[in-house]
Amino acid sequence: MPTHTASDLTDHIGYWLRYVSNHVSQAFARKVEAHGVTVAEWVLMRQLLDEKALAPSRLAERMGMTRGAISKLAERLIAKSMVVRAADPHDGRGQTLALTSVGRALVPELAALADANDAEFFSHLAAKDRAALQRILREIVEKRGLSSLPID
Amino acid sequence: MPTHTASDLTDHIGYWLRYVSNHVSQAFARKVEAHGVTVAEWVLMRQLLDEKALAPSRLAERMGMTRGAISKLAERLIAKSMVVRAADPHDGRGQTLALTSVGRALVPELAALADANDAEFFSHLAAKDRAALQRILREIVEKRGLSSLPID
DNA sequence: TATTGTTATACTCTATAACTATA
DNA sequence: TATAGTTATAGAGTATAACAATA
Repeated sequence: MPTHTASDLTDHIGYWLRYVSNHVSQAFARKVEAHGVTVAEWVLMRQLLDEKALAPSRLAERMGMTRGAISKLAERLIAKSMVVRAADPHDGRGQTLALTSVGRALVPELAALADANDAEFFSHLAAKDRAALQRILREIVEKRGLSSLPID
Repeated sequence: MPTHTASDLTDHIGYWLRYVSNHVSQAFARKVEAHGVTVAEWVLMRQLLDEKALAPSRLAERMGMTRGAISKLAERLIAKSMVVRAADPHDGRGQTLALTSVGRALVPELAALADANDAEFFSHLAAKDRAALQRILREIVEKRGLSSLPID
């Protein structure tokens, strides 16, 4: 019997996931920083592209973050003139976030960088593996119902 | 032609990778926090389990972090009495990091939590998919030579 | 009372850069 | 000069909790 029986760290899928994800995200961060935005900011902006305007709480749900975190993120994007905040006409408590024309114009450029980044890390995979990777990740999100991570 | 042609955010594997990885890591963070350690601290400790002692720069390479980051991480672990620092007898500049008996005893407990966390997120996958996921992630690390992310 | 947001506070994670002590 | 480490600084990313306004 060995002195310790800790399973090998590298047996954990979570370990590899974190390792690869960190590298991919950091590489992407370098690409977009020239445009003055961060990865999280990009994700928020991309969410807004499909909607005219969206409530912070809606964004929090979709992005799996707390409302406070979204507030802070939105704050930065507003300071950068990428996003505007407006009162919800139907609910006095509500606010809505929307892309400015500047922000909207930037999204395709950032999307191109995201494409490039994905290619950099995943294009060398066999097409089958690439498809499998995406399918499996989506499956985890669905089956595990990942979206309500924050307790808030 | 549509007004904008930004590819769908969810077409990016990097997006899903980050999404899932964040959830998995955060869930794991909650599990280990009762033991007073963080995810990054756990990874460092796990690295030390296989070695009697390791130089900070060696850890930096393996963990894909800068030496400064390792210093700070080690500092916290030392404060928690999980790790000890000693001078390298062969090189006056060198230091080595090693687990204390307390730290060593904790590793298996944390490993069990890592097992549980992995099970929580990946056990529902078909065995084939689980194996594929791990294989593909490792392949990305190998082929893309991920390990020298930090410029330093 | 419950909900929407914001703000205040606090940490971790990580980088970059400057600095110290050897080699 | 080059290398190993540390320290100082800074900012992103988040969370929790307290608070304000409205429902």
